[in-house]
Amino acid sequence: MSEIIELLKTRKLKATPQRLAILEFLNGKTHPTIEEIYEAIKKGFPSISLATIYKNINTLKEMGVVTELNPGGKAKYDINITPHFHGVCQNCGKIVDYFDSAAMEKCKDTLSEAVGEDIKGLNITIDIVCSDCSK
Amino acid sequence: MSEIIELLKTRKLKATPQRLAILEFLNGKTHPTIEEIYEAIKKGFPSISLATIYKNINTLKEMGVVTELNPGGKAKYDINITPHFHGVCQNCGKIVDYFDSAAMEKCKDTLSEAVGEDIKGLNITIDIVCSDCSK
DNA sequence: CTATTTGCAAACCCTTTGCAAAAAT
DNA sequence: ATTTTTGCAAAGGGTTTGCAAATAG
Repeated sequence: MSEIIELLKTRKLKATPQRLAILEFLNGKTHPTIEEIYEAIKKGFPSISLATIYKNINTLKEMGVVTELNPGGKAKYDINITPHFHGVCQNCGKIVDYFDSAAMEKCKDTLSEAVGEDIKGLNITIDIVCSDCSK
Repeated sequence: MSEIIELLKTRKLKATPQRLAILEFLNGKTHPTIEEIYEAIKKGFPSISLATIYKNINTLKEMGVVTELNPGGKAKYDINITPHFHGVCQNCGKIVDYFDSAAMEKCKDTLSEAVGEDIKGLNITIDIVCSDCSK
């Protein structure tokens, strides 16, 4: 987290309590929607507005601190820096992280060879039924 | 295409000229947005409404004939039945298809092993700079 | 003839914008 | 003191809905 505050400083962005609360909440790695962030932050800052969430998320996207995922057209936000891939539960829509970077590299190699082109980045999403839903 | 008309029949959906035109246009495999579909169909059906495009795309999604892609939060539609993966141009946003199913299988195996779970489906997107943009 | 579909307009999201007051550096 | 950020309300853009008229089966 503190490295993110450093990042804020170098970009001349102010470390407001609202912004820090959003970052802290995102760090919980729950891939929340805007609405979910809003509801969560409102507990500590009852007067916060949705516009503030949107503005912060947009600046964080521009900074590269946050990634937007759009499974099924619904925007969800991910603060992960570590390379990973996602599982989307076909039943409840939840996103699950998988951190096997060796597997990702292997896929990247396979795909590079297949397309014969330089791959700038790789997004892998697998359709799953999450452990909660398969009960 | 004719197998799709069969599919319409079995689902008791009517083969209206507008619907057929949309299917034919999607078959061009250009991953259009709703607006692009609308503009294209309007050439043949000047009085068609956007709502008709939306309604048709939604029923086609439910039928599984069409897949919705959301690169960067923009909905685009894909009629492909053949397994394939996508490249998204980081410069112009265009989607490129790659039909190497052997590579996809290989990735699927790699990932199955990594997650130790049953994978229902696999979505692979690679970030690229397309041939037009790299000129 | 009956059920679906179309096209229009209104309604409904979700997201962005403009601006004055508040807060951070 | 300067510049950014907040919070509000209004505006904007994309998508869905309700309904009467038209059309497919």
